[in-house]
Amino acid sequence: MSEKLPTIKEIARRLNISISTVSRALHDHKSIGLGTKAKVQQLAKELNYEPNQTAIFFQQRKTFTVGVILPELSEAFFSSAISGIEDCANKNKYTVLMGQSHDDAEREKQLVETMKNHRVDGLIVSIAKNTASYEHFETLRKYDIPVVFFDRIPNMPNIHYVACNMASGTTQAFIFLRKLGHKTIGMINGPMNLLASKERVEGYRNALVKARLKYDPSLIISCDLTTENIYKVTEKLLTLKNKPTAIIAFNDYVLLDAVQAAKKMKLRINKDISFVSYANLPISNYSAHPPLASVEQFSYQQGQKAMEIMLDLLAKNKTDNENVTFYKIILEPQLVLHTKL
Amino acid sequence: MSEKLPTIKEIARRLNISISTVSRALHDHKSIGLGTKAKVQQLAKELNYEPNQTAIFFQQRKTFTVGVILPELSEAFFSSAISGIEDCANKNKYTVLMGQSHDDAEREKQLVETMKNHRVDGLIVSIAKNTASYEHFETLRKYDIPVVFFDRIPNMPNIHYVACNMASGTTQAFIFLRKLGHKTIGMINGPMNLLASKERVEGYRNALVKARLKYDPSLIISCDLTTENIYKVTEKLLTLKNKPTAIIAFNDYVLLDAVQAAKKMKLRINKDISFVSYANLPISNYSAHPPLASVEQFSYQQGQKAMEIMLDLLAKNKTDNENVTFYKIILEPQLVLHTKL
DNA sequence: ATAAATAAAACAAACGTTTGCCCCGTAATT
DNA sequence: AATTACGGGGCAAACGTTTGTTTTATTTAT
Repeated sequence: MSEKLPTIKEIARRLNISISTVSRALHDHKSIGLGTKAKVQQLAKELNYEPNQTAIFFQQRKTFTVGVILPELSEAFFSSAISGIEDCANKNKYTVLMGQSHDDAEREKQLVETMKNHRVDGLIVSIAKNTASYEHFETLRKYDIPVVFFDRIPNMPNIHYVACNMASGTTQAFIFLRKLGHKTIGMINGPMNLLASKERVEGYRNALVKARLKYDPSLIISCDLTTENIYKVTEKLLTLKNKPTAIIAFNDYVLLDAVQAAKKMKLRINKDISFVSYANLPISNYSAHPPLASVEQFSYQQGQKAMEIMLDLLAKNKTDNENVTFYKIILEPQLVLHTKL
Repeated sequence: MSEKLPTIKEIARRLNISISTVSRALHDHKSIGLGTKAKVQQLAKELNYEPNQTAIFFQQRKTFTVGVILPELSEAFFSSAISGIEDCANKNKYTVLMGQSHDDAEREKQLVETMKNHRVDGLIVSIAKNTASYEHFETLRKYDIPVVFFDRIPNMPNIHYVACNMASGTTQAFIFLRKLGHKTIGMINGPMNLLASKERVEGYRNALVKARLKYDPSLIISCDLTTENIYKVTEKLLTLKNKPTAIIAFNDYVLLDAVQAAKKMKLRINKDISFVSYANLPISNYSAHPPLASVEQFSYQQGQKAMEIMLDLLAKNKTDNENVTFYKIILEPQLVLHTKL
């Protein structure tokens, strides 16, 4: 089937006018007479003309597409974040090119490459948990492709990012547990290459200072977010001489496994050991053992904000005024108490 | 910053050879001498040359991009499916343009439009729960953009799709419950515009026939997948004179709400009322009241298969031999029993 | 009436590639 | 020695648009 798609050329031919006139007429350019404009626009409608975006992308050196690279869509946090990105993008005529790193640094690198080749206008990234080198991002600067990071922020200077203040969230969580009477509070932290992990430690220590407590480093253990490892560190925490009665888990997924580990040790959840975590995902509402509270990180908003920054960057880029100010947007998290259903 | 990106032209200029020679050299074309080839490839490497994909897309009338439209990424079923699509696409040098309909028919329509304009090579779609008219898909035929549907299949003739045999899955679930001693089995079904809903009814009735039981239509109620509605239909089912002792829920999300509704009625889960559902999502493993069993629908595989079909369609398209055979891939689902953790 | 200003539309280059066709020289065939 | 093959490479068109510059025709001002 597929009769050839109508082009601007075809319209010009039929109307016996020049291509440029058609182009300008369709763009409602002032230097085109009203009569011709009308004729052109009508014929365009009749023929069902639609501009060939690939030609425009090529000609304008702009694709109105932003790449999004994140670890795992199956994690509610990220699927929610990408919704925020997508909604904001669509409202502004942008489209989202999506890629999952599956928390693999190598794959992440390759995705950056692919997206660069596809000439995305910009890139929004939440890095893989084991991303250690950042050259692939550095490279993008040479290509003038702006990058905005969110949630999982690399340890790099001069980057744009939006994140949640995990220090503050952790302090809130700690204080909450103290009020409940917990004296010894453990923490299952994430990989230390993530800014968010460092901030958790910071928040934890801030809380200690506020409460005039001494710091016991053994109460904080990092994990690599795998189930086996979570079991291991949970057991380690729960067999400490200075054994915690409450644990702050890195997020709601880590919590799930930590709870299982505790149950395996015959501990009674919310009696022998209590939990608080981060993300406040919907699963918590249906979970057998929801945390007492969860630090809401506003994933949708983070995504949205990241896209807004991107739009701003892309707009500025045109004037190219060597803007050296970097966006560092820190959202304030919120501790959400989970009332038992 | 941004020194101009190197082009094939630039390479030609520096080497004082023609553009076409450079192009062919980079493609390892046989009609180029080994010496020139080597020179070209080396300089390309030195300059960090990368072909401008937008130019290629334009020139080749092909973008190596497939659009994916699905209802909700936050549903594990779909995020898993898109992983299957993405993995398969990436392996074949394709990229995924993503869009969520959020189960809104209007938005779905608009996404189709956007993707068409972006000149995606093909479209993989799982339709919104209330999509009733299909013109936007019909239109794509004129543009020679192949569409592959998965899981949520519209009621249209002559389409490609991959889905899971929900009839068979339902029969399995029914028989499983019968074996457990349940005599009266209810079903919370989905919107009837979905093929999958119809198939569930079919499977339910097949099971009845096998068990030589009479059909009581009041035991099957459709819901629109909203929480309120699920509560309503669950209550309706559980106040029937012919009250079911087991319910087959449309999927694991519906199950969550149905369970809450039952609890609200002071029924004891797995004693007064038992549940079976579909999808076999990970949440079930951590849920307070997991279903006795769940019909695994192999979402990842569905996505993967859909992409494979797409690749095949795109390959065939070149020879354009008016292929009128439509792919109808039916995966066999599998009832997964949930052992209590 | 002539020059100047304006409006309307045409011209043409450019964006970076790919690819069909043509050309030239040298080696192989008769 | 004349013809054919063929390896190696150049020319130029094409893909569909946008946009700076010119051209032409018309109106306004002097």
